[in-house]
Amino acid sequence: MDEAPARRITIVDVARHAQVSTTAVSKVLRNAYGVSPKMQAKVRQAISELGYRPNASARGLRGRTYTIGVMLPDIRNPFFAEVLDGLTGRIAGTEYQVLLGPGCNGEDAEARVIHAMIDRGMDGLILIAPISARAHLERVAALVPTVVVGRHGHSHTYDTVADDDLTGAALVVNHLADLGHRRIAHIEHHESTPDCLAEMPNAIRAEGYRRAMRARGLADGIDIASTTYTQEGGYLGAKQLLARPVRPTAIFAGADIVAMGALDAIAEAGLSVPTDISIAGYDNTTFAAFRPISLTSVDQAGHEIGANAARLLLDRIADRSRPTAQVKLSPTLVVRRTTAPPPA
Amino acid sequence: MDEAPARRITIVDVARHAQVSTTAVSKVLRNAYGVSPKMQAKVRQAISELGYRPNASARGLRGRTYTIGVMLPDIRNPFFAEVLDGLTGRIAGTEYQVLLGPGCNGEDAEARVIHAMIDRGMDGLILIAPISARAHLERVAALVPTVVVGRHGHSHTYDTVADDDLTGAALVVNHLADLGHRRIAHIEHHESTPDCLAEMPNAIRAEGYRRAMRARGLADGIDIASTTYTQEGGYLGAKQLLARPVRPTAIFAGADIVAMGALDAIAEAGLSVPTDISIAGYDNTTFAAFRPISLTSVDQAGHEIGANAARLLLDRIADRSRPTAQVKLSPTLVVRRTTAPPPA
DNA sequence: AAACATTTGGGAAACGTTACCCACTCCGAT
DNA sequence: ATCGGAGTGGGTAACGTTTCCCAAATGTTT
Repeated sequence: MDEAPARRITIVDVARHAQVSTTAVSKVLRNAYGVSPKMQAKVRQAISELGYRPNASARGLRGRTYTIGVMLPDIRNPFFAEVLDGLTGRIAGTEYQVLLGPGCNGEDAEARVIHAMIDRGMDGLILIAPISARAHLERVAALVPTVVVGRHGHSHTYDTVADDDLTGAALVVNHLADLGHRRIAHIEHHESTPDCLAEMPNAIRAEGYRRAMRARGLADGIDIASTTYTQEGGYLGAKQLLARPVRPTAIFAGADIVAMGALDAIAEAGLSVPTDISIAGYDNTTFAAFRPISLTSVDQAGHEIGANAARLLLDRIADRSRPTAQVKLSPTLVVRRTTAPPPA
Repeated sequence: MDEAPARRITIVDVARHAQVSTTAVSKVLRNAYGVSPKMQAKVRQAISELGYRPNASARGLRGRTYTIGVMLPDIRNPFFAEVLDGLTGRIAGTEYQVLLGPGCNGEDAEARVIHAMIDRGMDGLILIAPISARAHLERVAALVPTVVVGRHGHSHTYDTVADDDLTGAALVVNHLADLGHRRIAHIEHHESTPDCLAEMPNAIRAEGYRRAMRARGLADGIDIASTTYTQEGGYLGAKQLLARPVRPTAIFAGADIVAMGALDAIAEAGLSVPTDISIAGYDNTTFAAFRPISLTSVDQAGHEIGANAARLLLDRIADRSRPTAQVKLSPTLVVRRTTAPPPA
């Protein structure tokens, strides 16, 4: 009749079993100062004999929960998977556990997830490409150590990791211009929240595109379709661009997913890539690399971004008063089969 | 000089501000029985004036954390994104928050994530396509309400939601046979953990394939390449199949991601789809629907699966002694451009 | 041998919430 | 009048840890 409700083993059970105080067990758990090797051994043995696991809620009430929260805006974007890999790789082996706050569309949902994580006593937060107003991010970071990924701009309360989107956009423009293109259009993500406009990667990419075009003397070829960073947005943006009196000979999509939609629209228009029109994306996701697509794309080194974010967060948890850091990583261009010289 | 360390508002602050007891506040928070409308109003006002948010750790210590943990094995598989959408859609609007336990490769990593969620006092767990031994799942479910998604087989401790993979495989085989194919090969995921073999969807799909082939009198055409459910696995599996003395005229890939890899190998062999060879996948992911690919695939209704899992979990949290349920959803076939009659 | 520092172990009070109980008021029914 | 029950509100002890202290034991210097 072991119908007992199977109470979970607590630190008290361990202490009793090892014939020491709960304080001693706690110290061993945290390898705190002031425990003899003998005590260590005794307690560790009791822990493993009983299969004890500390209760995170109880720990959280007194201090840390050993949990890091990651806000992930779009689980479908394979680029974020890349970032996540880098991130978890860096956290694995530490005493921390990563938990993800999923899918938020819109600023309200994002705020809800972030606060849910704070409520749950997360020791640190990594916010991937948040759309919240900057002031809100500052407020969050004042509450809990925070690293913001993918937003440009300098803060004194949180660390940032971002790709150098200005350079990335220039890589694409220069590549296309070198191939002989002059009318290179761009599909951008339209920013709905103006107060963080200058910080968003999409805005920077668009700006980088404009600057690079002008630098190459192609100011006349500047042509921007303003939609969103989604497949749908790419489809609509490309449709719009293809309807121009003089059609662009190349499209720089602000994200791979946008390029996917654009490819769709191009096929629908009966044009072929890259013979009739070249297209390039941004993010170098798995699907850009996928052979039937073979999309020319900018590689952001998502893995590195994630690893850096994790490192910064661990550092900040260790020392909250450390001055903030801004890591900017250089992208590279991966040329594949969707870009070629323009039709003669 | 507001350099105060900004202590978080607690239930005590709310009680003091509303001039009531903490018990009363707690009751309002949980809409417990025995609070007058006047009390309700008073407390709610105090809560919003102070911007109070309950501390989940403290709650967890006494009872529930209002958190549901979802174990997601592979963040890159867009099918899981679908499931997640259905799931969060069903949870949104309740008092619960969903947190994801990310990417685990291998049984050990999976167990680690699951236990991390239990340690953190999750009120319920949804395990998506777990690879753990059945006994382990039973042990987990004894500790916390659990729903297992994508595993077949009946349990008395956890609820299950799964697709009818037997039928799904038959749909593909019959479709291809109707088109005139006789040599229909299959790429399966090789099961490394034999103790749960019969429960895994991949095994069921392979079995469904065999049965359907025999049922159509195509037993001679049965040909299975055993790799893994990854793009790489699809590539290798297809390469293997294409090297056969008599080449199959159609390939049924056990998952869309496998079909992606297979398409790659087919292109590399200089064959074209569907003229030279037909190919079908399973899962109907976003990328199967993506026009340049247009993969014929089995739709599992991931959204429904997720929604059902969430519903079952909420029910079980409400009543842990309720008998377990097994939901089995019927898949449908989505015919696109990668399947056609075999070459003459 | 005395005085002092260092190491080692434990007692007890938090942390923020909930659950269990009990007390009080106000009814209507006896 | 008395009783019983329903409706409200609050006091208090948990929940499982950590942290702050203090005490005892041990070592080290005068």
